[in-house]
Amino acid sequence: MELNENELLVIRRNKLDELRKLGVDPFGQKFERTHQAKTILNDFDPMSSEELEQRKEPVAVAGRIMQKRSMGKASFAHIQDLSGKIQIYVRQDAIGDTKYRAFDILDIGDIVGVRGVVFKTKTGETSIKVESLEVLSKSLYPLPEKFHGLKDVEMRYRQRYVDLIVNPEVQETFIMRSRIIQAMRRYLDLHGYLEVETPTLHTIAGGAAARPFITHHNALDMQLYMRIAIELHLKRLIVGGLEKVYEIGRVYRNEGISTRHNPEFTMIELYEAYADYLDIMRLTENLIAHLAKELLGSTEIQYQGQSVSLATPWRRVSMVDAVKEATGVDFSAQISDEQAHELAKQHKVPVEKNMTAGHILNAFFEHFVESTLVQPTFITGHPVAISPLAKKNDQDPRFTDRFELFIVGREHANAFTELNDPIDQRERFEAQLVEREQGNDEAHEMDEDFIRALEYGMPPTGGLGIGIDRLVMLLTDSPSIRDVLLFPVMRDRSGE
RNA sequence: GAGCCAUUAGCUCAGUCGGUAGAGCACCUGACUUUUAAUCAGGGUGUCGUAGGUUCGAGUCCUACAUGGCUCACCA
Repeated sequence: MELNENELLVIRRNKLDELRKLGVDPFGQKFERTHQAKTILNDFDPMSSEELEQRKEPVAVAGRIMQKRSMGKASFAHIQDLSGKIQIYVRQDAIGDTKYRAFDILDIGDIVGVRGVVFKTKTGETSIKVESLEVLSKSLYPLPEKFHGLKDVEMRYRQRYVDLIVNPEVQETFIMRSRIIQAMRRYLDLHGYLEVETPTLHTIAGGAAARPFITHHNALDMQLYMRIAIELHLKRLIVGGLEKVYEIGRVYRNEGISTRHNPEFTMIELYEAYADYLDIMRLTENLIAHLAKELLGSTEIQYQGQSVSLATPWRRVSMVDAVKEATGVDFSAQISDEQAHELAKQHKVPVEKNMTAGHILNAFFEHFVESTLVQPTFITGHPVAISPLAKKNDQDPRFTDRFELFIVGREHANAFTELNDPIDQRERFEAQLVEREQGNDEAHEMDEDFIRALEYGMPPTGGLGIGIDRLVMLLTDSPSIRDVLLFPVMRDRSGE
């Protein structure tokens, strides 16, 4: 703890003792508040100085000292609570010599509760004339500078509490995140969907193509995986007759970290019996447009300088057509795997040896199309090879009844008509096992219990997954996923 | 995993050609009973990310490492 030698920290610890000598507990008790900073401003800003003088409106507020200006026997300070800041005016003759001395040695960052009356200063700022003051928590660590705030991104993420104290827009982002999820729940509950909770510890990491985190249960001496998707459990509930279910929850993928990826992230998955992917498409655009309208007041939004219109309906285009439009290559023709590899070579699309024509179509899409889809676009008709859980298209069994939603060049949702044929499902899993043997360690594992569930009979079902973090990024104009995660994953710095 | 960039006081940042560490805010001492980035007078508080190397001399040049950011890869 070499930091203890730092003069600034020593001074603050010394102040603890001085407060105690003055009979002031530096870590006080519960404080009964009558107002928040903002409610005082809302209620009393419209009143004149004279009116306030007459009313002598008593208030009690608490918050962190963010600025302090002492003029000897009187001081001004701004204290901050969740709602905002309010100025307090502290006079020695109002609170007494001892208390004033205690206030005098308080630092920026200390938390106080004050009681007093509302008044206006001569410059017209609605403030509190303090009659009594309590120290609720002495801070022992100095806050970042008042004017520039905290910029160091590493410290902002590692010590988010400091970021939240000094950067008001950070608080706003996370409050917005909460509201987005809240509004989403309300919307789905209103439309008759049942929120459920399923395990995050899985014996088989299924429902998506990703490397899982592996863990171990001691009492059962059993390997477990952190879930990479919610999908297979929710579909079991559809088999069970719950008909319209959703879960909002954390999933974990042992993959790289970037401005768009965090090892743990929040998804909503939703399943609706007797529906198909086209129903889900309408639900998806209506839901997201509703969120924008309700929370931002408009479907026209700005993301990192780009204008995005979330007004429905959204553009729909098949993956085959999107690739044809971008490259002239028509994957709707019967293309053998060898021909597909030849095309990839011609167009300089990086591919793996064992990829099929379906995989290569997807590679073309990702290479030439994905990043160009700024306005919301539903890409439909994914090849079977990359869609092991989706139902095949009736007309063309090479493709599935599936869509992915792209906005600002990023995938925001994935949905399909669920494969409910257990025999087909088994074959798909077996094809995945072949991929796995060929070295794709993200290929899906066999899940016998899931197949058995399908064998009991699952109605035709539409399913949806939305990455909540990316949606929050979009709606809060945040450039990095870390800006919408309170505590993003960071490398351990042991010794601190 | 690869490439590029960054790391200097509590915070935000300067630091020239390699010549012995700077500013603002914060903090400390004093003055001040309507200030508001309060003001006035005084005070610099530092393992220049870490470890080596080159050099008479390194914050500055070189190497490795650490942490972070961005881009790419993987993926959602």
